[in-house]
Amino acid sequence: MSSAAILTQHGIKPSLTRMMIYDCLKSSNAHPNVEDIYRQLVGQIPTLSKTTVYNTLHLFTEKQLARVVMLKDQENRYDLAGHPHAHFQCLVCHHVYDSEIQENTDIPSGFQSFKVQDRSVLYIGTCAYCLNQ
Amino acid sequence: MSSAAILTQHGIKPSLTRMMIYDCLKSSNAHPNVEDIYRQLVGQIPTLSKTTVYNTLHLFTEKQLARVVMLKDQENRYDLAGHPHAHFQCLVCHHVYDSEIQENTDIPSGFQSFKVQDRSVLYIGTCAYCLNQ
DNA sequence: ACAATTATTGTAATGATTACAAATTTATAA
DNA sequence: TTATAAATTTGTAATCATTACAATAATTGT
Repeated sequence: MSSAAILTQHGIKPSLTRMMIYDCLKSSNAHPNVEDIYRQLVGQIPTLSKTTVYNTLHLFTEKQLARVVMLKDQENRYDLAGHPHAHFQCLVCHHVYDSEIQENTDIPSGFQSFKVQDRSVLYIGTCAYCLNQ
Repeated sequence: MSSAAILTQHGIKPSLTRMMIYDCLKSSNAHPNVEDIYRQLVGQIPTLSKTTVYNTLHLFTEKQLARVVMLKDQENRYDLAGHPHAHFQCLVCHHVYDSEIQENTDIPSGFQSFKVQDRSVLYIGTCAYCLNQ
């Protein structure tokens, strides 16, 4: 499906800027932050403002098209929503790995009566590469 | 066990300030941030500096006595380590709930060869109270 | 007591994010 | 089309948590 159609489907008017930010998220699997996205696009959109990137990502997360990846970082990183996965952050090289999340949707006992809209699972440790250094 | 003994056990010299910050974390189940801790203690330790709170919490997490609770907030919140639990953050009232984590230690397939040192599980949605409003 | 190490403090800098108003673009109606 | 409104994008300035760093104070070992 086209990027425009996906934005429309989420109730977002598909302006060119928004489509390009969406495509940027789609093509990256590196959990880019605002700076990353801005730098990647400013060559093609010379008038791009970082505020626009912030606005757009807020809109995307509000409309559940993207989600914030919470890492042991000081800045927010972004992901396309839809295929929830767990993240592993290596304390040595700081690289972030993805893995399918087991659809073990057991909600912890304390949260049974709550309406769960999203879940974030982060593992922290040392990756295989750094273990062998 | 005394606070002093616990700090010592974690390789932390039990200064008065450190013990009080530890006690503060222990007595609170509200995942306090640096500001919270500072405000709670500055009445008793008038010379307390916020930098000391930062330093101490860094030390605690480095020595695995405390851990950072990652929430959809812009600031770090802290917890005593030891009894890992999942968190639920309500999007409406912003309250944070705890629940025992199921010791379902299945590591996602992609991370089998990694050394996992910590795990953070966060549910996001609407709590029972806000659902009934 | 003295020197060395460690702990604590205060100020200034950093850096991500937000607030907000101006400018631009797009949609709507006369 | 032209005018008017609405939505989008932009730029600057402010906010706020965190960090850097040097100075001070306290503690430890000799």
